[in-house]
Amino acid sequence: MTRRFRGESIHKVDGKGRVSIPAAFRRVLEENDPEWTLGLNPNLIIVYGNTKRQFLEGFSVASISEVDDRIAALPRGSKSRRVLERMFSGQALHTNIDETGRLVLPQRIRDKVGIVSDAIFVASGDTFQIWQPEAYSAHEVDIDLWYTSQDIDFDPLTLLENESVD
Amino acid sequence: MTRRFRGESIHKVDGKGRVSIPAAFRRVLEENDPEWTLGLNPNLIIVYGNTKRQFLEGFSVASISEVDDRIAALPRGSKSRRVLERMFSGQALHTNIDETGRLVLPQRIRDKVGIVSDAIFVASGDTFQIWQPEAYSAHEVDIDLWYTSQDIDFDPLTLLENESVD
DNA sequence: TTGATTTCCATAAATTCCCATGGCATCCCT
DNA sequence: AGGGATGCCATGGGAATTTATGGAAATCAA
Repeated sequence: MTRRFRGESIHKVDGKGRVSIPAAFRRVLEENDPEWTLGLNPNLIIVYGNTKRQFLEGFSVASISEVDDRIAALPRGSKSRRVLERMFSGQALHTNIDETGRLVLPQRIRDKVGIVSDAIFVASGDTFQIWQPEAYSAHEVDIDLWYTSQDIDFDPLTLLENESVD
Repeated sequence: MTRRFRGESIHKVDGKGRVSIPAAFRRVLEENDPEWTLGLNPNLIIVYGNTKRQFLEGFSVASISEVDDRIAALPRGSKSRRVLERMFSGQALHTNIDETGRLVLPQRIRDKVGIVSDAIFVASGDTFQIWQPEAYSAHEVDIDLWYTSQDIDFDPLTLLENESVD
C-alpha cells in the first residue's frame, strides 16, 4: 500500500517549459522510486499519448512498473497490447525532477495539451494529471453543475452506497 | 472497526494556520494509522472539496483507504467515480500532526470554510468535521429545527430502522 | 553558429522546526 | 489530606528551511 497523490495546485510554466511539481507530489514520487535515496532527484514518467485526452498523466516509477507488468501479461501481438505498448512506451517521457523541484515539459508535449504559462496539477489516486487550467475547468463544469443541483448537506459518500452508477 | 471520534471542541487558529487537534481525536488517528508507532506523529487526510460544504472533513489513514478502495471499485469513467475521485484525491490534503499535537491548515483551505481565529472540531463517526464556529452554530439551528418538528417523544434511534435516507 | 537544453545562482514568500509558557489533571509521598 | 512533582495540553514566537519562480551562464546538437 503505497502513498497516494492528494491535492491540486496551479504552477507557472516558463518559456523553457520548466514547472514546479507540487511539493507534496514530490514526496510520493520519492517514496515510489526504488532507486531514490536522500539527496537524489526522483524519476517519474509523463504519458502524453492518446490525442483525445486533454491532460498529461504523471506516474511514479512504481506505478508505471505495475502498468508495464500488466501489459506484458497480455498476449503478444494482441491489439490491446500493441495499443497500450505504444501509449506507455512510445508516447511517454521518462524524466526526473531537478534540484529545485521542477520538471521540464518539452514544447511538443506542452502544445499537445495547450499548456502555455500555467499548468494545474491534480491528484488522481496513484497517478496525477497536468492540465491547461481553463481546459480543466471546462472539463469539470459538469461536476460543478451536478454539485449545485444537490442538497446543501448532501454527502458525496452516499454515492458509494448504491450500486447503480451513471 | 476501531475507535471512533467522539465529542466536539473549539481551538485557536494562529496566523500560520496552526490548530491543536483535540487530544482524544489524536488517539483515534494514531490507532488508525498503520505506520504509526509510539513517538511518531500520525497522518491524517483533510478533504476540503465541494464549495457547498461549509466544513472540512478529517479522515484517519484507515478510513480514507477504505474510501479509496471503494472508489477504485467503481467503473472507470463513470460519473460517480469522477465526482468522488475529484473530491477525495484532488480536493484533499495528506498531512500529519506535529510534535505539539497541531495540524496546519493552509490559507486556501481556511478561506474555503471561513476559518480565521477559531475552529470547532466535531466528531462524526469514523470521521470528524472542522467548522468556522459561527457557521457551525447556524448549521446546528437547522438540525434543532428539524428535531422540534418531530414528535415530543421522538427517539433518534428509530432512524436506524429505515434504510431510506432523505 | 544558432537555437535548444542544462546547470548554476538568486530571492521573496511560505512552511517547518525548535523552544517556551501557563493551565490543568494525576500521581505519589509523608 | 496536603502539597509538591510530573506530565500532557493548548498556544505563542522566532529561527531555519523549503518552495516557487526568475534569470544568466555553460553545454549540446545539428
